[in-house]
Amino acid sequence: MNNDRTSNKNDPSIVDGLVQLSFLIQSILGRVGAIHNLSVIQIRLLGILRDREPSMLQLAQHLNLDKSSVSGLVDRAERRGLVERTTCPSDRRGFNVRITSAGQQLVHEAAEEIERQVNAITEVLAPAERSVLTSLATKILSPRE
Amino acid sequence: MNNDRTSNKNDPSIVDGLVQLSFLIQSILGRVGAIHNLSVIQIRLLGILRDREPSMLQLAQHLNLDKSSVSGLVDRAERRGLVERTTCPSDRRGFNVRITSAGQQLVHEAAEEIERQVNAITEVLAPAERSVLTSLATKILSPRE
DNA sequence: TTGATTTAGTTTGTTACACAAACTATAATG
DNA sequence: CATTATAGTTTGTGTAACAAACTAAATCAA
Repeated sequence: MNNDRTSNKNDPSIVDGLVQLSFLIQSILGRVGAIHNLSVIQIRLLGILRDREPSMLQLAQHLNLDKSSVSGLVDRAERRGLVERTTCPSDRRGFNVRITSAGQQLVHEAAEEIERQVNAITEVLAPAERSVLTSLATKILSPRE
Repeated sequence: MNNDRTSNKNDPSIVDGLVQLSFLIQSILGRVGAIHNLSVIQIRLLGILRDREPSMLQLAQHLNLDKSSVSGLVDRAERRGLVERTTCPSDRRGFNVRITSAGQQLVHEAAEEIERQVNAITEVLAPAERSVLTSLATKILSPRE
């Protein structure tokens, strides 16, 4: 049934490890977000907008959300002055979404705190182990651009 | 500013890697859940109940949710016949939450599919790398029970 | 050019989820 | 026994996600 020599019923499996680790990371994101009154998805939105000014549709693809979900998401962020819709000169139907300076400020602070807290949980690792972990994560992520 | 020899502005950082990896894992959980009409939190609930029959409060601590959130969560799962509240003989205020056989069935199927999909994304790694990743994840997770 | 069709995005309606505050009922404590 | 603490639910609010219906602009076809 299980021919994978690298795991068995007694060992923690790679699946369990990654899933539990993802919950741990997400709980950090949620906790840090809560400090700034941001949900995880709002943090993700602002994070994406740090170096992009995508259309609503591109945003939807990035976030893997329905376009109608992105409408609401951007609405709420815009109401708080964190992002703004900019008109797209080449297509009067579309908007691009741009982060405001208030949004930049907020995501910067949140990112710093996330950095601290994620680093904190990796403190059980030796420096060499940390760099191995980084390269393994990068390797897993690289196939999806 | 950044004295950590294992990362710099150009390298992908361990923080970015772990955060992005967590989103990737969560998207798998969401996708697999959707197949069975389960949200990520419902999957997590059923996953916890696979080997436990906790009180509502213990469940809240486990999920890091407010007790009122757990009431609703269990309500919805119970309505679908996935879990049931069992009375606690020693304390007539409290309930324990037990997974039903329908719930067992469902979480088993979901877990198998999650297993497949998480394994699939780790296929870029060599077997030795996979076991290293598992041990690093385990090491990060071990301090919190 | 005009008419049909896509495309970009919003709106509307529904459900899940999460919290806090108020509440109910039981347990524990003085 | 009266008080207080605990377990859980209820109620009210806001965010989040989707699907279907809709609006308006763009593109395509004749």
